[in-house]
Amino acid sequence: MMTQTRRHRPASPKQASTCCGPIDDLLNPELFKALCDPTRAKLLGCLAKCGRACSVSEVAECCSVDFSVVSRHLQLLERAGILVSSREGRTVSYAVKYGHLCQALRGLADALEQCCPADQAAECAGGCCAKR
Amino acid sequence: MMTQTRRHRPASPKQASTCCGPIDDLLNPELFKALCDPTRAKLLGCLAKCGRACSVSEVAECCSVDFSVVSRHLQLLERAGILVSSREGRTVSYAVKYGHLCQALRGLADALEQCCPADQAAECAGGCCAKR
DNA sequence: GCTATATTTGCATGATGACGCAAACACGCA
DNA sequence: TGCGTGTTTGCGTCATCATGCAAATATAGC
Repeated sequence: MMTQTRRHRPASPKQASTCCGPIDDLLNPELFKALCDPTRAKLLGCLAKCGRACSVSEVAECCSVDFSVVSRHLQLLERAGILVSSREGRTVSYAVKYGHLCQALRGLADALEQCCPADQAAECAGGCCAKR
Repeated sequence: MMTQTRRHRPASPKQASTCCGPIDDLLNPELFKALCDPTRAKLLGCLAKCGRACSVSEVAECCSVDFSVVSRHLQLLERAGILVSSREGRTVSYAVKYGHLCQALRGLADALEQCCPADQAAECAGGCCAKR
């Protein structure tokens, strides 16, 4: 399997499929599977805005779905590496792994930018250090 | 509906659910729904690495699924704002909207960082200008 | 118009997933 | 040990979705 470099670009999608770059690992369906459900997105949003570890009961209050459903969603988000759980007595709390999630998102953006042809690079660059 | 600021943080997830911040729009399930399928992820990866507009037939060669399936996946990715299509004669080509996708990903990362409590900010910051 | 090529659409099927309810489990406390 | 609270798990159901095949559509060239 070839490795893609900025200079060496595959001529066709077929060739690209045998040419592995950083984007292949970062375009991880498991992560996005966790984010693609509206209920989970809402739960994650509430947890993120809250900025601290919250118990399952607390989180369930921000959503109209059943308690058990919330529990399952939080488990799934944890398995995806988005949340981390901690237990204290009978209470289980979940907190956002900000760092991990930010890195995954920025990593993918960076990898895309690497692939982006020069003539479109301007619109792609979003970082504060983006070159004009 | 209240607007979240860095200073004013919701005390509970329930309160957070009535408190809208930038993360609410950026945590868009539609975008992630498009990225959560392994076949679509592969197609997008190939298109991205290729760095140019590719016809449906070309893209189909990098994947073992049926032709019609590829066509449908590409349509879905376009509706999600990830690809853009152009027609030339009987050939339809799709290209990655690098800029749009990068902005969506970085925007979400930035919004998460905004939510991230100060004591975790270091691990969250991933930009080249990140403050230590 | 006719034909070949490129793509899309209709339809059936099998798999996956979200959901609610009830039961089970874990733990603190009397 | 028994009870109450917080959470997880088992299970059935309904909806969504990925897939392949066949038919339909669009377009270029004869």
